[in-house]
Amino acid sequence: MKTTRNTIAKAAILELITHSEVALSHAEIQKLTGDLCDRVTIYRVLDRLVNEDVIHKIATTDGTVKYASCSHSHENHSHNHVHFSCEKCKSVTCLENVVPMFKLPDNYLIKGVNFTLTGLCPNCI
Amino acid sequence: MKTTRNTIAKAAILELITHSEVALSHAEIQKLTGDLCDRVTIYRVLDRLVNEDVIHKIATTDGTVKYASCSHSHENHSHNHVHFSCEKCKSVTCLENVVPMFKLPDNYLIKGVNFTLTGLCPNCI
DNA sequence: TTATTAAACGCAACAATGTTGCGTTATTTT
DNA sequence: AAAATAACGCAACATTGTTGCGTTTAATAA
Ligand SMILES: [Mn+2]
Ligand SMILES: [Mn+2]
Ligand SMILES: [Zn+2]
Ligand SMILES: [Zn+2]
Repeated sequence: MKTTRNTIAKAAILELITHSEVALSHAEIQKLTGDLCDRVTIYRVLDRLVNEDVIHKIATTDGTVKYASCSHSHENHSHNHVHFSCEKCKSVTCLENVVPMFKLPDNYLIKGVNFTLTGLCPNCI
Repeated sequence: MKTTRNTIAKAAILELITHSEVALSHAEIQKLTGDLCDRVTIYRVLDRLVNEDVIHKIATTDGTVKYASCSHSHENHSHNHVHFSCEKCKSVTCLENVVPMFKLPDNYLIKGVNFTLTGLCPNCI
């Protein structure tokens, strides 16, 4: 099997994401990390962290892709909560206690969910 | 006020989307329309159709953006249903009768929703 | 029907985002 | 310390989306 290694870039990027109140985009991470590592490395680190289920990827309707960490415990956690994307301040936040209920036809196999709401956040309302 | 005009490009693109079983991406529409119009025109037509609420935009977690029409009646309809993105055949479909229930803190103003599930569709399961 | 108006267009140029290949570096294991 | 290879930097490329501007054309008024 292929093992995963702990590098300084990976540690720094994960640190950034976990300590951020809002979800971060690749561009924001690049700006925050400065010349820590290459653009491509950031993409690869993000992919790795997503695959390791340490962070999750959020796609908003306006096309932006952001990344956030899971604050909850690692036991049987799922990323099926709602995300809110503010039109004004452009912030994307996890609403970890807002979990939608729905009934899917049983001939589908769900592997991942992406619930994103757009509008105005409490700060911008 | 600025009025909207009916052009051949707009009519053809809407025709494509409404008659498609699955949601279509910009690239797919471009391939299907051939040299009907410019790349940029497709973007502008799609934006117009979304603003007119005739079609809706779907952003999947893998980064692809697709467009679909509303089959339901035009009276008080909303686009708050679930979309399914198949990992294998890459198809994106509207599940118009799957509408999630959730309770959002009241200090948010919702203007749009984007619910996307990822996994295997009935054809690929 | 013809003239007017501005929405929509084509084209070119640009920006942002994401991907791939390859030789090099550095983490982990032996 | 040496070996194996995951991860890296760099360059080059691909895809996606945006903007400006002069031209075309659909809608409306004359
Ligand atoms: Mn989240
Ligand atoms: Mn839909
Ligand atoms: Zn806000
Ligand atoms: Zn499928």
